Amino acid sequence: MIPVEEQLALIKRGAVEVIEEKELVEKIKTRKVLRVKAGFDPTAPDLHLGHTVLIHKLRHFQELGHQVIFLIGDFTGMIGDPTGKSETRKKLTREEVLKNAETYKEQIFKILDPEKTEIAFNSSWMDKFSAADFVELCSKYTVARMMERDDFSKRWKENRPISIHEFLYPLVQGYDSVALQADVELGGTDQKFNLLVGRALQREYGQEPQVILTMPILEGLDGVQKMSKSLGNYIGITEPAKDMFGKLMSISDELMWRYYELLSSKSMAEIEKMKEQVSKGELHPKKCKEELALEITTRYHGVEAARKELEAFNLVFAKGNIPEDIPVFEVKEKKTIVDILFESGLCKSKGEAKRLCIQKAIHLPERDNQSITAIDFVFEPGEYVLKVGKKRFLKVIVDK
RNA sequence: GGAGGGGUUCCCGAGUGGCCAAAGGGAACAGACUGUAAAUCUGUCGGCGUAAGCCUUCGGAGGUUCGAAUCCUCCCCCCUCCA
Repeated sequence: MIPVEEQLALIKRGAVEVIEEKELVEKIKTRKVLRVKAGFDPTAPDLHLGHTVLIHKLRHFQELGHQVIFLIGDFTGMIGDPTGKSETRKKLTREEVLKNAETYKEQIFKILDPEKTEIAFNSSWMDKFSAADFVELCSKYTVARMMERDDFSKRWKENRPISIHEFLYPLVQGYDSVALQADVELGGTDQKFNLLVGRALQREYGQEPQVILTMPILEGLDGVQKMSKSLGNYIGITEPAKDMFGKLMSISDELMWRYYELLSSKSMAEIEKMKEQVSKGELHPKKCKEELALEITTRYHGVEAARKELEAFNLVFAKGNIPEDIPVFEVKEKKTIVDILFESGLCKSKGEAKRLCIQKAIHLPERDNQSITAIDFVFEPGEYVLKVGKKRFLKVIVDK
């Protein structure tokens, strides 16, 4: 049995807040298997590294012997977590939900232990909820307390609309904890309010309130906004090793430390040490980034694939080699460089292709890296590798 | 139900008859510098065209005009206040 102190340390690693820590300690001391819940969006089964912050934390609980409940909010998805957009969303069909659940499984079991993971859908109890049940649920919480939610109070002050149904989201999410008899619920810091409602409702329904654990929101590749698919600043966990590695290498140094803190399994002491060495100039930040990219890519693709990408990355970008698998475009008749760039799909329009030529972005790395600047340039028969900008490549095969 | 304010190019946002493919900012892309980092500087940033120019775009449909993102009519959508 691991000492309580150690268990607590693992749970608290990287966490922003534990409410209440005392209660958590008590729960741990009972030695019972805790039911640890975290909710996910049913419409977006593509997990990215931002989600893994939470999933790794779930994993920590499993390592301590607890049961994880991966809750798919297929009912709450219909309401949509309040953002000021008042429309309710279409309910997904049963098939869609199940399909997304399958996708989730494939992804989360790269991190979680299936033996200790239960997948739940909140529609399974919410669909049976009667209007009377709903009235009862609503009676358990007050408008004043609801208005404590930052998002609501802000909109209220600014005279912006708040739809009634938006109140239902925190209520239903909270009720999920009642239905699941959750001991612990995890969520991003942005979920704090909803998580707290869960505690309040559990009390109302005569249960011991869950402990809540909030995790930081991971910034996306831009380093500013949160990682999300719709912002396009994400690294998906099913992405090919190459893309994953490349994207990690493109983050800023500042962001790299953040990723270390939230995604690496290195201890904070090790991370602090690296940081110090970098600031003293003893360690090149690029080395640190490579290590980070290697660690994360290894997690999803294995050591071998990750090592290969590290090597390939340095060959291509540090030494200027040509990557192995680049798209090929065959030219049967006379075509100008602009036509080739456009028709191969490398450029969205001929205008873009022309601009790139004029901007000296088209190079022939095999031929002293000379650039093609004439927009009406035509290749002699043969094979050519084109480098467009920094990262786009194309192999052109000219027949005659 | 009444009064008012809006819908502009990827996003924000200026423009209120021609000089508007539409200011400015952001994002993005390219070049320089580098470590495919950041910062900075430079350039590009609807489509076709070597170009002149042509075509498409300012919520939708019509209309006025030599000419409309800008004016008129109808419609759709969003927001605020009053009830």
